[in-house]
Amino acid sequence: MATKTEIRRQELRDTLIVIAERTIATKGLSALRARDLAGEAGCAVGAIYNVFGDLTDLALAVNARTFHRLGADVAEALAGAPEDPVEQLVVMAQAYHRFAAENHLSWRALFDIERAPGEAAPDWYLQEMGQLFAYISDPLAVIFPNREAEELALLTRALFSSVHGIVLLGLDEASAGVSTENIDRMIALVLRQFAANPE
Amino acid sequence: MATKTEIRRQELRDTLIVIAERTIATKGLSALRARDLAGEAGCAVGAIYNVFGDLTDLALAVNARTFHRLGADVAEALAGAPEDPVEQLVVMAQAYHRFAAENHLSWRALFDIERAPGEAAPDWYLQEMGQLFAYISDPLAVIFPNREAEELALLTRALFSSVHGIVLLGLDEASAGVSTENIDRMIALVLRQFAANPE
DNA sequence: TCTAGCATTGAACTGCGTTCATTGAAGTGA
DNA sequence: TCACTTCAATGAACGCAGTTCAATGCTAGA
Repeated sequence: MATKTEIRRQELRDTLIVIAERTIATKGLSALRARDLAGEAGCAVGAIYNVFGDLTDLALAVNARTFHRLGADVAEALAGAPEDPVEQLVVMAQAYHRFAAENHLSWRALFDIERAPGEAAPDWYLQEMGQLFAYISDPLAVIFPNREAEELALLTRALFSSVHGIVLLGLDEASAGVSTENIDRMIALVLRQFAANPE
Repeated sequence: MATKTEIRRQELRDTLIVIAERTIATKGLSALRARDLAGEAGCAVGAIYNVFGDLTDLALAVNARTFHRLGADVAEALAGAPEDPVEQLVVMAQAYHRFAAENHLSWRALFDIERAPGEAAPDWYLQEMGQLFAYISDPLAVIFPNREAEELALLTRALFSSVHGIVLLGLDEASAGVSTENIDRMIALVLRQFAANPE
């Protein structure tokens, strides 16, 4: 029963996501406003709520796409990386940094939507995160062939979090003297030093 | 001219900070509401604006105190730490983790107030941050005696950011299986591995 | 074609931070 | 002590969000 109504709903859904994506990318998550959105989409404010539960749902739909683009960028970087597993980690981390810098507001929106306490992360989030972890885990297993799976999983998560922290605080204080090059240097320093002595 | 008025203003200031501190600690930054605050403090809503420019100013005053407590906790941990510089880093990082876990909402509020783009961080923030960096920098200089000052500064910032990232993402997904012990293990793994091969 | 039912609408509702005309108290000089 | 000036305190009102829902207008099946 793919009726006219359903098609229109789907089109409105897509339109809203595109507009919200542009708004978040250029003005940030906090600039996402129901009335502006309805104005740009040429629909009533109420129509938004026929298609999304609330504005947060819409923002999450945008986040899903952002996260997917991020994953694709990291995968592409990995595909073009050298054989050396340490360099693969560095290249991926710098691709993460590059994505965050070039899509700063969209990237921040990934983490600026607060879930209700206890609520699980959305499925697509866990999915994409798992993919990123897999990219990291493979070279790590080469670097540390003697570690157990559980410890490797912990290392994977720890390294991802470290790079995330370096990029997060680095971009936060981008005006206060932490240049793009220095962020890349910090990433390389931490990863190379980390993998220098695998035992 | 320390008049009655000024004394009352100062008392109201202190009262509001205490109430806001409790609200943020128990319900989070987003639960800070002008009317509730006025109700609890027994003053008019407008009175808040005689004493603070806006609610963000009040939240920043709370953040200053939170950050100070955090710095004191890390300093205390460092004072009780072993001689070994690597262990000093681990102990401090785990104290950071402990503070974040035990003061989760207050700690999150430190990073949840977004500055206008281009605006510099407040003075007390830079001050406390500098103090934390100094705590990290000292053991690092012992571990890496041959590195230049500029590189040590970068390493300091990188390690702080790494630990911050591990704690941030770890506590975020605290419900999703990252236990307190695992966060501590990740911190120790990264720091020990990082410092294992100083050259 | 007609009509029952459902999608769409946007004015209205709620709740927020913030303001400002009004009120009242504090400080001052006679 | 009292009258007067000045400025702090007040809280109703304002503007602006997200969200709702009674009224409206289409859609789809008979």
